[in-house]
Amino acid sequence: MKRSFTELVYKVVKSIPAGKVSTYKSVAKYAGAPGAYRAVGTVMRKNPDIKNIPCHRVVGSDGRMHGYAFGEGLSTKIRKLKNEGIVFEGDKISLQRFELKEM
DNA sequence: ATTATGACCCGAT
DNA sequence: AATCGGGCCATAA
Repeated sequence: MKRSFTELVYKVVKSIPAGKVSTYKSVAKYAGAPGAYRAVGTVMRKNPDIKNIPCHRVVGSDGRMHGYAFGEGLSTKIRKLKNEGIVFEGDKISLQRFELKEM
């Protein structure tokens, strides 16, 4: 496969450990395209293998959920995150506590 | 090549 | 604090 923005994004997302999350914006930055956070969402939606790409660990910059293309959507995403130890405060989570800052 | 779309984000109201 | 509008970027058609 040809090296592409998409591949880089998947690679970054795969590196997010359980119990931690990252934002679309941050992922874009790590993928080398600081301003392509919008595209990151597009890529996530077309996630080819949910088995190896933990796309549920990617949330909005304000710690809020945006979408999830598998299972029952956001419900499934939230369930998975909680299952990994993420704590929800209402409909959002604390990026202060769970956002992955380093790779 | 052009147009439309979306799991985004930020500044202004 | 909540809502609105505009801008951004890679893909799909």
